[in-house]
Amino acid sequence: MYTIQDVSKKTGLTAHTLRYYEKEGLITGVERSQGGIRQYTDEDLERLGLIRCLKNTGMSIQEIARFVQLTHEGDHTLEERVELLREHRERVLERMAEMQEHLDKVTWKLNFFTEKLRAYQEKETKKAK
Amino acid sequence: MYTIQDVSKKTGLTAHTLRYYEKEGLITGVERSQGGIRQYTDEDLERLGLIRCLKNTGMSIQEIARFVQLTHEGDHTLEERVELLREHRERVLERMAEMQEHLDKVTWKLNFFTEKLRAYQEKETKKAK
DNA sequence: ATCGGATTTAGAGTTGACTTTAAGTTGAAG
DNA sequence: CTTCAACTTAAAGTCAACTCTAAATCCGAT
Repeated sequence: MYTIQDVSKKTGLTAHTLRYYEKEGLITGVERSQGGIRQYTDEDLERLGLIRCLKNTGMSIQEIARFVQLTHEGDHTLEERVELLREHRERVLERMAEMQEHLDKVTWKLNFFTEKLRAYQEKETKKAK
Repeated sequence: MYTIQDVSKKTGLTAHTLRYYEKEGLITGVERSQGGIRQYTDEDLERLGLIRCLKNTGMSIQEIARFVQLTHEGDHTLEERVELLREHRERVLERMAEMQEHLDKVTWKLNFFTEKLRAYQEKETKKAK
């Protein structure tokens, strides 16, 4: 059993964010102590693991909530879940290819400026003589 | 010379967004007709090209504005500009590595669910007999 | 038993990046 | 010359994803 702070440390999400995720239906059924304090299990941590992967690859809170809801509805939603993950995967691959392309242009510009800087510094050195 | 609509079509940014970018200092010195209407040049388009690359690789509006401002200050800011691009490039590479890692986990989960779906469908088929 | 730092809630506030609105102006086509 | 879609501005509105606040409760340590 982990407190919200333990989980915060393990996941890098703040306690605020963890409560927010719960409110939004991303992580459900977290146990409470008799006093109402959250007690996360290892299973909760694992579920948070998948959530973080989806989040970090750009899935929206809403879409993740949808996925989690389908999971609770049982095996008859397996097809829809597979479809959802497949589409997400496609989108991420596209996004990454696009980023790579744009990053290449940035790299090109960087090299260009680096060369320009070299020339400028040489000129300044001469001037100083 | 291009109107804001022409540029919108060429870049995929809306006319609204182009004006917003101008207000935020991302694209400066766009010419105007005697009546005050924007007239973009090929050079403006090229500058927008770099802006789009930075934007698409996750640089914030503010940071791009900073970069553009440095550009206007002349060659003595070359070193800072190179540093800025270099750091951005590093961040993007890290981000992409992280995304790839998380995507791998999603792919793993997807395969897991696909197999589970196959088993489920087989069970349903038997039941139907 | 009591102290104080962590936890709880509902709800308000923030941030970044647009996006829309309102009210007025411009300019190519008929 | 008129028309009317496209342009202009400043400012308000939207959206996602947090982030913070206040006021109350919890609980491990002295």
